[in-house]
Amino acid sequence: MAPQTRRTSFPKVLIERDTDSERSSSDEEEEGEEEPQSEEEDDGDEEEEEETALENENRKAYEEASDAKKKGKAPITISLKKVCKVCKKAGHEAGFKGATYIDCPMKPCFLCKMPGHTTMSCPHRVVTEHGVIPAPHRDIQNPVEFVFGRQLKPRITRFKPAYVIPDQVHCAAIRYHSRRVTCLEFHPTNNNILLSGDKKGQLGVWDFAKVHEKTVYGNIHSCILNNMRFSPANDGTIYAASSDGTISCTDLETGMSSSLMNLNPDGWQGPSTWRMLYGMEINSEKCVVLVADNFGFLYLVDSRSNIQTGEPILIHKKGSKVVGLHCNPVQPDLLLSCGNDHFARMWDMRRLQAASSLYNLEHRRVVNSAYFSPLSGSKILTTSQDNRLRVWDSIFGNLESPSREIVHSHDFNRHLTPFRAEWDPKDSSESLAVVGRYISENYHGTALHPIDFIDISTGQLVAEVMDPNITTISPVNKLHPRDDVLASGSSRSLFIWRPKEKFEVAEQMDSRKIVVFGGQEKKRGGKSQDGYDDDSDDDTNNLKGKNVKLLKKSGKRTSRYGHKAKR
DNA sequence: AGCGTATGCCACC
DNA sequence: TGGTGGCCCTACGC
Repeated sequence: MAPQTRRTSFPKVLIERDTDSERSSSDEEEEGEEEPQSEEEDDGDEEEEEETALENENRKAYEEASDAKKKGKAPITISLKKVCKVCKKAGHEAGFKGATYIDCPMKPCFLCKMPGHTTMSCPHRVVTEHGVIPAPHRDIQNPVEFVFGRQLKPRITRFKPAYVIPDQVHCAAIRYHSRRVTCLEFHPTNNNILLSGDKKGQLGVWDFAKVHEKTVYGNIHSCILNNMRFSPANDGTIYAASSDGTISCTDLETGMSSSLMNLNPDGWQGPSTWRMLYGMEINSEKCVVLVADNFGFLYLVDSRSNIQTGEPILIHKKGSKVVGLHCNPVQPDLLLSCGNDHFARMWDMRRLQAASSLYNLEHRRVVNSAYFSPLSGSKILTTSQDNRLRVWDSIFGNLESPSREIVHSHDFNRHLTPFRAEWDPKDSSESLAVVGRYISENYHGTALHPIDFIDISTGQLVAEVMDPNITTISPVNKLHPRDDVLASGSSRSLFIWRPKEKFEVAEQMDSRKIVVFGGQEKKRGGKSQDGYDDDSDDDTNNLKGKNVKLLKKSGKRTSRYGHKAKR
């Protein structure tokens, strides 16, 4: 302790220090409180520099305090404690340590949202049967449902086909959007065309077989392009819904665009009146374009006459955003909507009116997307901001609660396009979905956000796709309707992934190797603190080789990059 | 390397 | 019930 005589002759300064700092010798203590304590011996240079800075700051504060004392002012307290940047409390720190993110222990788990543990020790992160919460499910059939069921069942295969995880996937990248990508759509007939919309309202057309061949239409919308759909009647025409309140109809060859609807004909009159269009869908049987706005209303437009049919219908909580619409592929009069009122709702288009929904599927947070399964239309998959994918195995069964909840990191961030889990339209068993992952993992020194392939019948993580060069999050993903191709929108960039052997033209261009992990074999969480297994000095090549080996050892042929894959 | 910023949901009053 | 401040692992540009 500093001598009392000296102490009393100086102003009273209270210094809070890091609790983990150690006092190295009593001699140093004699130097006075303004000298910072030495850190542990193995601390690096950076730490020392920080200490020096703190020392200077401290001394300056000390002098000021001294002056203040002379003028009779109150003593001051200087805190040298490192505080958690999340909860501002001392004793721990949150944030990236290298490529691993350390959660604040005071907050609920960032992954499953339950208190008492962090992401690192979350059971949903460690187990191989990845994050499934069983939900009760009863299969009730009434006579009408039986008829529907008989109509649909032949379209559902009883046995899951064996599909294959490719060892490697190649990736082609392009960046022409100046704002983040919001939606993607594959061309219905031309296998190499990908359409993309962005936050600025631009529409991109990319021929990814030629990689650098792209067109960007920038004058169709003035702000966020939220959803788009190809015209069922003409595959050279795309409809798009935007936050500027219009539906556009664009010819992809010429870029000529016409407006089907404008909800803000009088321009900007303030946020309470400005209507934005989010959800969009086309009922091909009825030739109707369906759109929904940010106030809970659904609009129908006849795509032949471009005339709005009927009045807007309140389909979600008044004033809430309706972000998704989907017509059942088998029975297009069945409509699924979802939005910010935490519900996905099923409707019969033949009797559409407020509060007349057939079913209301409750969620704990905003529902980013809700889709019928692509072939039979008998399952429902939703993505909610509570970090759970929800699956209803049969729309003819009990829809009171989901058949499964799959914990998966995809929650909300205002700077990211909302995540949407998408079906694989080629999977005849209707059990594979793709969804981007929010939280990163330390893949040998790099924090990466994989794109996850999840078997929604078991909740199992089947494959994860990532590239050491792509460090951004990929919230927007779409699987090709016919080919073994995955498209991703990540920040302002677009990526096309396909199995190595299938990458022909692009390989000589701007292509990259990436790795695909088999979900089962990954060791993490419990193994070591950095969330990865212990050979952390491996480089990317080793990483790749290792996982290929693991995949083969497992003999598991569960993933798919399309049922067409032959190996 | 470090800061500013674009921005949406939600809790809180 | 409406307005508002605060964030939870962003991404990019200066």
